[in-house]
Amino acid sequence: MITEIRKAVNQARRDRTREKLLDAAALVFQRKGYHGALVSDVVVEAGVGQGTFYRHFESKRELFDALFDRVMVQIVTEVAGIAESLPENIQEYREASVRVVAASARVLKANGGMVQLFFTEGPSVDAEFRAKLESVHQEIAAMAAEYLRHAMSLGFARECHTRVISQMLVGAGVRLVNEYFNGHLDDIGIDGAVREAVEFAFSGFGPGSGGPSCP
Amino acid sequence: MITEIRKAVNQARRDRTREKLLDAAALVFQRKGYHGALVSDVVVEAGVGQGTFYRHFESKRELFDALFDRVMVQIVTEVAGIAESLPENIQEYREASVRVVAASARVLKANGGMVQLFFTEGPSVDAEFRAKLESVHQEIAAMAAEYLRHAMSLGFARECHTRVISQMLVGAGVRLVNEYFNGHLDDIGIDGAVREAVEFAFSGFGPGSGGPSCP
Amino acid sequence: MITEIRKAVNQARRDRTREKLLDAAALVFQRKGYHGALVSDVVVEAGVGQGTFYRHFESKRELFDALFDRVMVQIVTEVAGIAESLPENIQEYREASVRVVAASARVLKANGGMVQLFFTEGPSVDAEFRAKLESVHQEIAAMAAEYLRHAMSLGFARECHTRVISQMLVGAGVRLVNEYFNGHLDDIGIDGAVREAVEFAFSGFGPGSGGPSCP
Amino acid sequence: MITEIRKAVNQARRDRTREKLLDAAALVFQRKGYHGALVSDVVVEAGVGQGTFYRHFESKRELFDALFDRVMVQIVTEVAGIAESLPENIQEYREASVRVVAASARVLKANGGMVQLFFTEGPSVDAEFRAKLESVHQEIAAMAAEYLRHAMSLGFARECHTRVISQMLVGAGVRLVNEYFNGHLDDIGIDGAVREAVEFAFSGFGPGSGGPSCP
DNA sequence: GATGAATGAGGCTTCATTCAT
DNA sequence: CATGAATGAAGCCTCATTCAT
Repeated sequence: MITEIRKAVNQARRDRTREKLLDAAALVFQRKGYHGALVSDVVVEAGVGQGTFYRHFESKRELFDALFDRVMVQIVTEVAGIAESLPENIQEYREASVRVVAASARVLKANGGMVQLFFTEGPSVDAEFRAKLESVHQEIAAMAAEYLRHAMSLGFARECHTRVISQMLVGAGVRLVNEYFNGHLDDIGIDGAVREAVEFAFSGFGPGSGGPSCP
Repeated sequence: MITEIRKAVNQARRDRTREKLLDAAALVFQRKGYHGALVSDVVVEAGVGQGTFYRHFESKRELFDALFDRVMVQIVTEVAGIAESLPENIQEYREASVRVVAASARVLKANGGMVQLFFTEGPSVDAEFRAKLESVHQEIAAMAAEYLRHAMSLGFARECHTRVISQMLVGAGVRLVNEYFNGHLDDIGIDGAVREAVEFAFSGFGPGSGGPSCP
Repeated sequence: MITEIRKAVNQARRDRTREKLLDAAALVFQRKGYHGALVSDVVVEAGVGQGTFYRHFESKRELFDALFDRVMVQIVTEVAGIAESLPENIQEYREASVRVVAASARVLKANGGMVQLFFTEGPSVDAEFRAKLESVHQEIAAMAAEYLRHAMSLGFARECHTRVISQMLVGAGVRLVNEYFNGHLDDIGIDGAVREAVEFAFSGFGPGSGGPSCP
Repeated sequence: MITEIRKAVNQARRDRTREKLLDAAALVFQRKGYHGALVSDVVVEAGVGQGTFYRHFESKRELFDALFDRVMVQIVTEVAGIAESLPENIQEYREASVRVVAASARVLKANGGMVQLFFTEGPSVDAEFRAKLESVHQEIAAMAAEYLRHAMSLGFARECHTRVISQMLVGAGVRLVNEYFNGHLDDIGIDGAVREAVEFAFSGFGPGSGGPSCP
């Protein structure tokens, strides 16, 4: 009985230490990058002993993975919460898209440092992590493709090569998030930028012939 | 007199060695990434002594810079050679855009490994290189913005926020190059992909004029 | 509580390792000189790992400094312990000088290898160490000058240029210590040499009073 | 015939290069010390190619030796030129000693940088050079001893342990030269210092009983 | 003979990881 | 379990010397 409680308390302390290490890692990796960050930096930042680190993580590499997983879970959870059923009218459909994209952008901005970290440092970690990152890319592209197909089935999108277009959407989105995070879009603001982006996605930059403006 | 010849011969030898090192570096960096690549790997690949390396480059970091510069000069030269005067008719304008973009894409594909290298490894090298890379990004975006403004002035593009759109174009383009390089677009081919991309850029994915949305 | 003990134990371990390194350094520096000594020699001699060295000293240079300090403290402590109040009669004064000098010489002899080391290798280490060494020289000279002035005030020394004479005394002393350490004075012995030296210091080598020069 | 002239010209050129290298070495060794001086520093200073160095000297070590020999020859020649027959009267004997010593000191001062170099860097070069240096010391000491014995035979010096005293004289002299070179004796001047030194050597610092001041 | 490019053995130092307490 | 001292395998870089021209 008492042993049970003891166990739980110990587990809680363990978990807290692990969290401290992850928090410290987030800071240190952002400050110095994956290769520049030392395990010793992390433990100092976390305020634990060097040996303690290896009771929680097998290696620096695993720590990076663990951090990635934590951030991903966080972001996916938050984005999943945004869900909004898209209406059946193309104009409202556009507006709803704007809202969903803007909300997602806000989530990314909130986790901006981490997102930036994984996108800049991740590819240089090793082939495995590169693959992990690429699969995230592909998953998002798949979601975009799915969304496109859905729009097409409703007549809100023209027939197009969804694989190419979805990749472009992802690339454009990632780039915008990056620009936004770097403060280059502060003047127009998140909503303005998203509105422009969605407009572009639906209509391109061509002059259009009536397009959305048709009565 | 004889000294002149001697000097020239020496310089030629030096240059040859330097080229060997740069070629070797290109290979090794692609194989192992910036952080994984050892100076010793490079010299072995180049078939020169370890000390020779340091007669040509101060450090691995400087080598990376030199390689980047060499590749940049190469690519810029090639892309600059593509120049094609865009016609005054919107349909031909589109077609010309397709040709220019496809040709550029081919150049990038030809230097694909290096481009990939700099975009994946570059950001993790250090703040300085990150800035260098970012400035390349911004220059390309500036070119895209210029192109957009030109199109707008001819009535081939609608009024739009060129800063946002140009960044999106760059992001979309980079992503496509990456996909293409990874073989994910082999089925559609470079020309097909570029045609889709340009189509998307001009018209978006929304239903075109006369489409189902405007009865 | 337990942490206190832990800390003390750790510190003790650290200190022991540091001492091992210093002892090893003393040996190795004497065997191979400063420039010839390798950090790897020291760690092998100390029986610790290469990395351990750098947990205790920043570099070979710092190790040399630390060793110097340790030896200096040792010598200064021992010499300080010799103190003997010099009597008021010139003959006894001379005898007392002999005893003090001989005792000091014995201390130096005991640390002979180290003294020799610092005097032969020190000047070639760098400007900073050279300055350190020079200041030791000057301090000893200052002590000698002080001693001279004291003697003068008692009428045991003639009026003389204390700065010049004290420097000469130091130079003569250093040279004798060196000779002694090299075994060139073994026949006469430390006491004999010191007696000669003190005699010379008080009276020079000229013919004494009543000598042939004053009829 | 012509071949003879050609040979002589070549030899002259060779010799000039060798001298340039030795001059450069003198500068560089003084600036950076033996261990800090690079062969490349020397050749740059001499304005010749790296390979040229090895046509004149087998190694950096041999260069140091050659430099030492050149300086030694120079100094010995100059000092030998000072010769002055010491008179038969003790007072004049003292004065003559002062003149000889002062002249020698001037020669040393003139070659001060080199003397300093060999005394500070020499001992750390290797055992062989250390021995060379020590033998110079011993030779000077032997000269001093010889001088002492000569004085004793004339009744100008008391019976004393010439080996100990001569070593002391050498040590005191070296120290004074060093002090002088470092500018610490500029106020009293070379002649003043030598006069004090000789006075001390003859009479010590003791009060003396009449000594030189006897009427 | 003079040159300077090339060499490579070796030294210093770092830092992820292990281990004794 | 937590700790931090110790480890040692690598890596980077230097520089006296060699060698091709």
